[in-house]
Amino acid sequence: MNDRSRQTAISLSIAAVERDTGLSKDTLRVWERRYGFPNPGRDGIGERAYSLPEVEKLRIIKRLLDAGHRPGRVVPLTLEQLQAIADQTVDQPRSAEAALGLDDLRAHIDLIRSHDAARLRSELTRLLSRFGVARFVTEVVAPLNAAVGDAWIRGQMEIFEEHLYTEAMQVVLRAAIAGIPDPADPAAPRVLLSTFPGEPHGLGLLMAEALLALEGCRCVSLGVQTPVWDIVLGARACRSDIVALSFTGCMSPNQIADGLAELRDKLPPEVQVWAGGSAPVLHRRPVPGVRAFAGLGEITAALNHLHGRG
Amino acid sequence: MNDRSRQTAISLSIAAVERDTGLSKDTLRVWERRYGFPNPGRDGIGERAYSLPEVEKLRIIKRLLDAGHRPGRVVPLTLEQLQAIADQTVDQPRSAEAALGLDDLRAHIDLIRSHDAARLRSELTRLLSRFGVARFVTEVVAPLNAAVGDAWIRGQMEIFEEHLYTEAMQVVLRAAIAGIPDPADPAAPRVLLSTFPGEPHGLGLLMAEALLALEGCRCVSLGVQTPVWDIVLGARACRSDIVALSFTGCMSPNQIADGLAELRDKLPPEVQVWAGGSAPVLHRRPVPGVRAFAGLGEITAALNHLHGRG
DNA sequence: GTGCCTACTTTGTCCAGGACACTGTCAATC
DNA sequence: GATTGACAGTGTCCTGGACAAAGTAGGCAC
Repeated sequence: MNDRSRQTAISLSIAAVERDTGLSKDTLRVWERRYGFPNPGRDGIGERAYSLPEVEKLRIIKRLLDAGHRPGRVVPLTLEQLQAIADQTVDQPRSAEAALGLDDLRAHIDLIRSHDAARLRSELTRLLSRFGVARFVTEVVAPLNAAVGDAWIRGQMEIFEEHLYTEAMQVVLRAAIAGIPDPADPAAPRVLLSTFPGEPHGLGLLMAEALLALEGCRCVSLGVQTPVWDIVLGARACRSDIVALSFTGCMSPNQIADGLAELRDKLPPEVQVWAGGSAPVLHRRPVPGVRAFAGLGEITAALNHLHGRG
Repeated sequence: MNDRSRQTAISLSIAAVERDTGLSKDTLRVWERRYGFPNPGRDGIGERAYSLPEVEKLRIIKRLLDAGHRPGRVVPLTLEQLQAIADQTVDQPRSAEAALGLDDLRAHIDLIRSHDAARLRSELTRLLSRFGVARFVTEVVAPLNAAVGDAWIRGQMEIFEEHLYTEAMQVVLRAAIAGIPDPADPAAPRVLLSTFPGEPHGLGLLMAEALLALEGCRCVSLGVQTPVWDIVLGARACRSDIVALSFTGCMSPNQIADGLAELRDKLPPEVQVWAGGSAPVLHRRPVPGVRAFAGLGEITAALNHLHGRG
């Protein structure tokens, strides 16, 4: 119910582990029953108390799960075996299309970890000016996000450093969006942007908003964590043609799939639903009537297609 | 596990209700057991299927809970009784120091409810230009926030409308902050801004950041929901002189008090802790070593005091 | 080998009902 | 009037069982 006593850097409650790993309480308990891991001690009250290494291991497992591995195969493994699999599980070959080389990427991670917010912001602004909005979003922000996420999973980045990065990037992206003029065409597609409850990351929305605005769309963002029913109300109120959602690995695959199905069901059929982001479930389990975006580049293509037809 | 079959706009699974109301599955089940409400039917599998009116009532109840009411008193009530309570829940009379009269306030609420995001944004920008940053923040944003919160409690505003307002205001405030030059003085106070986990509202942070930057502070924001320990790490990394937190009614009073006490304990004594926002507990139960701000006007006074001493 | 149908296994979520620590309330006492 | 103690209200955690959906493997026709 609270976590005052135990956050003395020694153990975490099941609720805290759920927050930090994205694995539900039910899942944590059933894994314990079936696989014997995690195997948390108990605090004075008899409630589960997870150790820090245990949570670390759970985070790695969660990442492997997101990458497509199955629990039965990875949960019983040792830390070393997991590390080996994680290293050999080649992440999507980003930086292939990145304007930043691997060294540049590393340099920017180091810049984040130097905690100089002003310099980070100005460096990002410099890159924005250099590449322009579209290339900045697709070839700088996207690979940087991936690199930051990677460093975070590996325990090489503190939460506050990730917050620092997110805030700096948000400032730069919002400035970029503010510089894009509203479309003059009254027939410009109207796009509503948001995320589902449980998905707190807003950078993906800003990236999409920037690209969509650049393509002449009329964007309205609801920010993050809007209940499904309110997204429906918002789309109706704004007479949106497209509802665009963003997903990361934070939400469980079932939440994503169920939410999308429900949204699709409650939205008028003429309103399109677009789903993008780094959550692999979008492509592993497609939802009928929902267009899943594998990359930011698809946005332009999809809009062209829209114009061609409509 | 899924709700593909039954979601034909007639009922929702317990997971969907949790997502849309913010009430946990455990809470929903225990209310059913104790109060007899909600009283969902069962689908073919034997799982709870919540009706739409039921969910609507749950959302109203959740609002009243956030406003400070107790479950035992509101859950058993009828819809009419709930509405009556919501209407009579009257907040303290503000707008005493507002640049906007009550009629203006109402007009802006109506503007939000007209769902014209572009017009709302430009109207707010107009007010910003007219009053300047400081008066805009204290005499426009603060009363508007309160008015929106009020309308929300009374059920006169949908969640998506509140999101629409927050996003528009965020755009305007961030633009205002971006227009304030960095302080030239190397001895300018360094302020770290954030909120605790559980506090998702970031407008207060932006308001404080605007005023602080205006007074010549070097602000670094971590955004919302930073764990206490990471705030400590961030303050150390940024060599902050002041840590500023923002609170609304979202967090439970003891979460706030405990969090502040812990933060104060883990932070070096020379680092000041400032706490502001609309949470009443800040003044009802002061934490030693933490400065509680009753209003935004105090920020200027506190900084003057700081300069006088340091 | 390729495609398809059918059993089997895995896996996450749901359910019931019990327990208990934490919080707020209200009355009795200092 | 403030403080203390008893008591009820409340959310979260627990155990252990169940099951639908997704994934896997075997069998068979071509």
